Amino acid sequence: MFSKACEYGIKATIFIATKSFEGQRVSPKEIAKEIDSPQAFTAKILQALVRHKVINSIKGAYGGFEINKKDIKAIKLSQIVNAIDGDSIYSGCGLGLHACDENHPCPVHDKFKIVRDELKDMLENTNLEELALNIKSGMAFLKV
Amino acid sequence: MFSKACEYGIKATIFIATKSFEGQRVSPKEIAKEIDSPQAFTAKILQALVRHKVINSIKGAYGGFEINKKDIKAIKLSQIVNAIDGDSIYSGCGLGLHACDENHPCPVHDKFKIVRDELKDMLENTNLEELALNIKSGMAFLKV
DNA sequence: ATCAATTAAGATGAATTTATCCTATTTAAA
DNA sequence: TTTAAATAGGATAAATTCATCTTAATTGAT
Repeated sequence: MFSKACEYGIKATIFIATKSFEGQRVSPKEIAKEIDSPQAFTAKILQALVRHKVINSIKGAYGGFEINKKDIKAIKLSQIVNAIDGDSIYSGCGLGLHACDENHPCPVHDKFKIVRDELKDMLENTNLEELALNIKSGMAFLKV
Repeated sequence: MFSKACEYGIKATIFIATKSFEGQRVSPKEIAKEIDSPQAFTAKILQALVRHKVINSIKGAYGGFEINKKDIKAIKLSQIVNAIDGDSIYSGCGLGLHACDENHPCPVHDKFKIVRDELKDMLENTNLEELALNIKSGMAFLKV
């Protein structure tokens, strides 16, 4: 469904959010350990998330990654996915047709549209705060 | 969503079905042309579909690929996808957790489950006949 | 100013997916 | 039984994704 990079990116962002609630910054090393991902690769993904302004990075001593507390609620899952995988997951044709719309549909166009729209809706209506709170409360997990 | 191989496989199977309605066999060359895919790669995918008994191959002169007319209605989209991509698309964890279930969920488990189940349902309740008829009637297209 | 702790970025490598090519095998027809 | 027309399958290559390594740039504290 999502690329590995995107999976790591989502998990990393959620972890950063849980730490940012407490005013703490985190390093790629700490993130990779917490989400069970390759550290250097994770660092690359964090760079992309910074470029897309999903997270902030503070360079130098006492630096790390963080998210403004007041932004956590406003960040949608769709923004994270978009920053890494783009929007092809819910905008492209299910069978890869270059042009696929109501006027020139692929054979599964209508059936896919329902699933795709539900996915898009879910991504756009899920915010980072609720995901992070699930982790903080121990109701959900980032690894194993 | 699906791999390229799976997209080609779905389109190829639909095309074979439209021809099988008329009792005609088709070659990888004809298929690749019709669905706008690389021919040799498509041939590999057809082999996999034959091994999974989604389509039949007749070797030798006057051979080609075909589907028994009476089977077309019973073949589900899920069988084609499964033959090529497996079931990870609707069985694996959305965030790639090795173990992810109600007792040890990832942060998006519940939200993903809804989308995943809808996708699974759609694939299992869409049969090859309806897809092929959409092509035959000119209501849907396999390329461009 | 210097130093140590950090993230950024470029180069490189490994693994997987996508794609091609060549040869073997099978089969119906002549 | 030979031949031509097919699919099957193995080897290889190209492209993309996943991952690592090394060095540069930045910054707070001393």
